[in-house]
Amino acid sequence: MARILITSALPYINGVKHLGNLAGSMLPADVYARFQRLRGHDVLYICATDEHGTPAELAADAAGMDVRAYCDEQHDIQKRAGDGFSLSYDYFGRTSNAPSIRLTQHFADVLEQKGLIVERVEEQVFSIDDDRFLPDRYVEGTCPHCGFERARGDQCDSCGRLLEPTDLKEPYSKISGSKNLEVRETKHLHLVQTKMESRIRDWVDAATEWPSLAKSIAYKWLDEGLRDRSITRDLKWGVPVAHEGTPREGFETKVFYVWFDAPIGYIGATAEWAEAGNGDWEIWWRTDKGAEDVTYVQFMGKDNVAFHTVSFPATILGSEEPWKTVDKLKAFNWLTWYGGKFSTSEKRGVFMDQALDILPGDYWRWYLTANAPEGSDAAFTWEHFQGLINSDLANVLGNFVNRITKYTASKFDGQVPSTGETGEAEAWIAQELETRLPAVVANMEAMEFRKAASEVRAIWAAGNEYLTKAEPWVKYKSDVDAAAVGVRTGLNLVALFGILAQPFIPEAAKKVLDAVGVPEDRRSWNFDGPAADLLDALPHGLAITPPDVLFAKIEDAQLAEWSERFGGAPSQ
RNA sequence: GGCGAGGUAGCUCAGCUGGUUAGAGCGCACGACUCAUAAUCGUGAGGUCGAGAGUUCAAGUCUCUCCCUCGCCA
Repeated sequence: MARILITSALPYINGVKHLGNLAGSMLPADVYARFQRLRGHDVLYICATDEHGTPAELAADAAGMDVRAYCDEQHDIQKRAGDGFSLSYDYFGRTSNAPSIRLTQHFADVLEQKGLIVERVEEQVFSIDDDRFLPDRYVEGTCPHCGFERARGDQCDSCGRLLEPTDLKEPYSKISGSKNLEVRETKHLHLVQTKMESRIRDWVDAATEWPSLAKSIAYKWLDEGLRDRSITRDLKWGVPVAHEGTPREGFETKVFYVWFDAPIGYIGATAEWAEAGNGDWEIWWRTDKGAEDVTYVQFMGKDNVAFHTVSFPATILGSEEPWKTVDKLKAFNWLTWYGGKFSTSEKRGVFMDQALDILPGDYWRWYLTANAPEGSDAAFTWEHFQGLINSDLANVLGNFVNRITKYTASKFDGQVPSTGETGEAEAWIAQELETRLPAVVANMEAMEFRKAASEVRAIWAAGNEYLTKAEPWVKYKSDVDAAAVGVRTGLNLVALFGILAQPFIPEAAKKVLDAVGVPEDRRSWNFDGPAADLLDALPHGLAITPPDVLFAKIEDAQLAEWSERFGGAPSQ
C-alpha cells in the first residue's frame, strides 16, 4: 500500500470558482484521489481556501463586511460547492487559520537565518482617502507616452509601454477614484531568490515525473532569471510579520504577501486536518518523520505552474529543512467558453454554484473529465455538453443499466438467474474486458483522465454490444436458460460499470451499485483475476432493484434557457 | 511589445522518440433490432493534417519563413 499525498491549487476566497477552475485542479485531483483509494492506497487529499491579500479586503468592503466574517462566509460557500461536486477532500482548510499562520512565520524565520530574507525600503503610492497603499494595478492615470487616460500603474493598455505608478499623470485610486495620493517610502522584507537559482534549477532538473508543460514553464522562469521578491505588504488582513507572537519592529502594520503564505497553506491545511484528530501531519510532510515514502502529487492550472515549480520550492528548499517536495505534477490548460475565456465581469461562463442549480454534480464531473483541458485548451459549449451527457451518460450507461435491470424484473422475478451455460457472446465480452480494464488503470495511473474516461465509456458501450450479441429477449422465447446467461452477465456488467464509474461520477455509481446489491467491500478496483470471474460475481438468486432513471437527457429547451441565462452563445 | 500554447474530418479532440491505405466520440446517411431513457447494434460517406520552402529513402510528426487563434506578462 502506497501513501499518496494529493493537493489541488488553492481556490481564492473572493467568490465561487467557475467550471474552468474546477476542471483544472479540484476535480481531476478528486478523480485521482478516488482512483487511488479504490486501488487500496493510503490517500490524503488536501485543499484550502487562499484568503489573504488586497482582493479579499476589497471584496469584503464591497460586501460591507469585516474581512474575517467575509472569509468565513465565502469559505463555507466554497466548501458547500465542493460538496455539491462530491469533492472528497480529506480536509478543506483555510490559509487564515492558525497552522498556516504559524508555518508561514516559521518559514520566514528560517529563511532569514539562512540569509535569504532582507529588509529593503521602496516607494509606493499611498491613497490618503482609501487609507491604504495601492498595489500597482490599482493606480490609474494618464499615460505619459500616449496620453491614454486610463493607463494602469504597471502598464498602459493603449500603447503597451511598461510604467511605474509614479510615471502616471493625474493619478487616481482605482478603488475609490480619489486623486488624493502621495508617494511614501515603506519598508518590506524581500526573499533573495537570486541566491536560490542554481539550487532550484538542480531540483527541477531532477524532477522526472513532470509533464513537458510544467518543465518548460519552470525553465522559462529560470532562464529569465529569478528576481528577489517582496514578501510583505502594507495591509491589515494577512499573516502578521511576527516572531513568537511579537511583531517585528517597523512591521507592526504589515503582513506577509499572499503569494508567500498561500502555498504554505498546503502544509497548514494538513496540520489542521491533524489537529482535528485525524493523525500526524508530519508523517506526510517531513521526510525526517516518515514522509520519505510519500508520493506527493499536485494538481493545478498552467497559470499556477511557476508558483509550484519555482516560487514555493524557493521557500521550501531555502529553509534547508527536510520538507517533502512535489513528485508528480499535473498541469491543466484552460477550459474556454466558446473559445474565449471565462469572465466574471462579462457574465461569460458558469460558476460552480450555478452549475449545481442546473444539474447534479455528476453531470458536470463527467463532462469536465471526458473533456478535460489536458493536451490543449478545451472548449465548453452548451451543445457539446448536451451531446456528451446525453450520449455517454443517458444513452450508453444509463440506458444499459435500465434495460437489463428492468428486463430482469419483468422476466426473472428481479433476481440474478442461476441457470444456463456461457457461450461465444460471454467469451467476447470477457476478452474485451481483458484488454480494456488494464488500459483504464494505466491511463488513470498516468493521470490521462480524458483517455481514461474515453476507455470507460468504451467499456460501457461494449456492454450494449454484448446484449446485442447475446439477445436474451430473443432466446427467452425458445430457451429460458440461454436467456438467463445473458441476463446474469448483463447484471454483472452493471455492477462492473458501477465500480468503474466511481472516480468519475460517484453519486450515480453508488446508485448503480446499490441497485445490484454490491457490498461496500466489493467495490474496489481489483481487476487482477480473470475477466470471466467479474461476469459471474453477483450471488445467484440475489434480488436486484431497477434504479430510477440515472441521468435525464438534456432537452433542447433547457439548452436554450441556459444559453440565454448565461450569455452562452459566442459574443458577437 | 515580449513570452507561451495551438492551428488535424461539419463539431470536440487523439496522434510517443519521423515509417504500411491519418484515428476516436459526436453529428450525418443507410440498414438491423425491439429488452430499454424514440434508447441500442452494424455499415458507410467525410480530411492535399493553416500556407510556403527545406532536410530525409520516408514528415501531421524535424528546420526556417509567413498567416491566423487563444492566453500570459510587465
